[in-house]
Amino acid sequence: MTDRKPRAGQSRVTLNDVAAHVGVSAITISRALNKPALVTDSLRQRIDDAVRQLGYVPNRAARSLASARSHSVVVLVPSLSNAVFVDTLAAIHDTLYPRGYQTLIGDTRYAPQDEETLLRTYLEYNPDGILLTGFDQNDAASTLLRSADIPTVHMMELDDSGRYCVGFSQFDSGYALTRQLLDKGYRRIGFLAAQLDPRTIKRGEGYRAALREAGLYQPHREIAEAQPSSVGQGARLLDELLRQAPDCDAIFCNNDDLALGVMFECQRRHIAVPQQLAIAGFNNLEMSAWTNPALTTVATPRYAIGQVAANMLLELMAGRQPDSTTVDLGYKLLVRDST
Amino acid sequence: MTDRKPRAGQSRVTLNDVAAHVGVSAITISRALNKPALVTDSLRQRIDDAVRQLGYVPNRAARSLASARSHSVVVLVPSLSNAVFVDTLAAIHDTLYPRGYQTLIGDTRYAPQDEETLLRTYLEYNPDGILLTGFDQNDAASTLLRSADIPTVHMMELDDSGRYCVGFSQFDSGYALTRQLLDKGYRRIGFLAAQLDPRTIKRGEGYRAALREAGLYQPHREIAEAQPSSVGQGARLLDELLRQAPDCDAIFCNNDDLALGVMFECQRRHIAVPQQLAIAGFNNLEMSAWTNPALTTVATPRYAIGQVAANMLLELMAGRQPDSTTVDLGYKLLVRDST
DNA sequence: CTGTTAGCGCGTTCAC
DNA sequence: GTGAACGCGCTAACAG
Repeated sequence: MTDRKPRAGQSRVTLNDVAAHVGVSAITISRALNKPALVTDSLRQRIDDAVRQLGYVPNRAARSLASARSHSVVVLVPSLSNAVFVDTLAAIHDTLYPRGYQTLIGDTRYAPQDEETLLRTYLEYNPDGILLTGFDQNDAASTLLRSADIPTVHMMELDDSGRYCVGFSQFDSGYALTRQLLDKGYRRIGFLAAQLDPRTIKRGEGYRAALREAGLYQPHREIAEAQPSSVGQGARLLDELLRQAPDCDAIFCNNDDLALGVMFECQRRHIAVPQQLAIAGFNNLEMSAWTNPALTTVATPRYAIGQVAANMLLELMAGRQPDSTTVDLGYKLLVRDST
Repeated sequence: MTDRKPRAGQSRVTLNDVAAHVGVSAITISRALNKPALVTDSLRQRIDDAVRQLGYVPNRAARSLASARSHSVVVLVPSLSNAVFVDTLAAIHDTLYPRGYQTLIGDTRYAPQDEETLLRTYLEYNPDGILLTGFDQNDAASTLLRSADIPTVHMMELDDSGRYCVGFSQFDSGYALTRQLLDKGYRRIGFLAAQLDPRTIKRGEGYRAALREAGLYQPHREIAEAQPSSVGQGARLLDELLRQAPDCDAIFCNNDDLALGVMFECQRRHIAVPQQLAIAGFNNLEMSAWTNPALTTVATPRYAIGQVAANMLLELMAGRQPDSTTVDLGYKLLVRDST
């Protein structure tokens, strides 16, 4: 029956409508909803009823404007096609949502330029916190971040620059997996990488360091492909590698997708795994436990990374200092039948 | 130098700051940014410079409040671990971002209750449009949608209730794949499903219809598991199926994950594929072309669905009527060596 | 425990 | 082509 027609607006139910309905002031409704403890039980009951009855949905824009807090957290990951990041996102949501934060997901497609664009756009939402993957933001993005001055935690990698981060050492994990292959007696170990992001590159450095230490590093056993990683890519890269280094006795694939592609291609070529060629992957996809043979790989704590990073961010957003600026969650070698 | 300290606020650069810097009024800055044509070239140049120099980032909350348009679109998908939805999301972003819309992604985890919760939360952002997966919203969610009165397009499935939707017939695709197996001469065709979402169920109905038509339907060849689908689940379900129907000559797996698990398990059991047992999947994961044998499956137009749905939403948000309320994008049988 | 006042940053509306 | 006033819906700050 209200006649007021403010603008063309779709006249959503507002706090004032609820207030009028209940017969109290708007601020009381606001409090009942946000800090229920500050309101009488009976009043709160009536308010809750009215909210339900009227179908009131708070307006986040208004809340954000008035309170200078958006209750939103931006998370930028390089890919959604990679189970690693999907699991991390799930952990983040599981951690932040119960605390009243909405997660805004951005997929940078491994492109610093896209990351910058997304960041610029998402900053318009006034996020209370930001979760980033790695440290490879471009200059513009770094400037944006600095001047936005919003609590930020970096995931997946570690460094000692004082930035908050939760992850594990990519270098060490690459080194350890290579070391494991050496310990098993493999001497001509190849390395296959695609999608040359910073973490891939660091794992490659770990591989190189281990082989150099053993006096066994040979550049022609290494192939790095800038194209995205995929099973098909793994098959192609095996072909390429065997052309230039036919005598490899093991291959460290920078992730499980590639490793699976290599394994399937070996089946086609009747190369016995691991007898003629051992295969190791990275990241431990669910599937990797089920192939024949099961794939040796590195389990990375992606869910834990999301949890811990989100909790660290929660601390920062609350204005507290986390116990430590860097959290190393480690990794685990899963030695299975493919090596 | 400004002394005004309005509240505790972090004093971000605002339109007014830019205006002061350039020496014009705030509204002019606003126009220069949103409708550049309405402002002199030289002025616009100066404004752009100032914006860059000051690092001005628009405040979406304020814009949204003042204009009653949020330039945000909410997209709800049941899973991010499924390449299908990830590809659809990519298409949506590719379509909407250039048109000035930010995509807000929600993962419902195949749970209508979670979908309702997410919807409720995301409605607070005042989205200009909504993209949903399927039609299985629960009552509360449907009520929310109705009273929000926001343009909405449903993806993946088709119906004729008048709701806007873009997808393909799940029933038909399940029917067609089964029909194809029948045509190849298979007579004792099993069906494996996990994660019993509505689309899975409809494909199962297609399977049943085709077999009934041929007089070959036998309930004991069908296993439906409510747990999420995975490669490991495929291996387990094969075991279960072979117990109750050891003489199956083909299996229709409701998605490629399951099919891969079945294939790997067959390798372990030395069951020759397709000679002893044919395997078909659904959705065409990248990997499915590379296994041994390559997997017969159904290619679904997931990227196109995202594109077309986003474009339809764009029409609706612009206040126009799309040409048609329903768009059927079809599917394609990919018959490969596993059948 | 509840109400009053004021203002967050921007765009709409109507002037000029 | 540019500007002034006003208000979007909500909450901080202070009263009472």
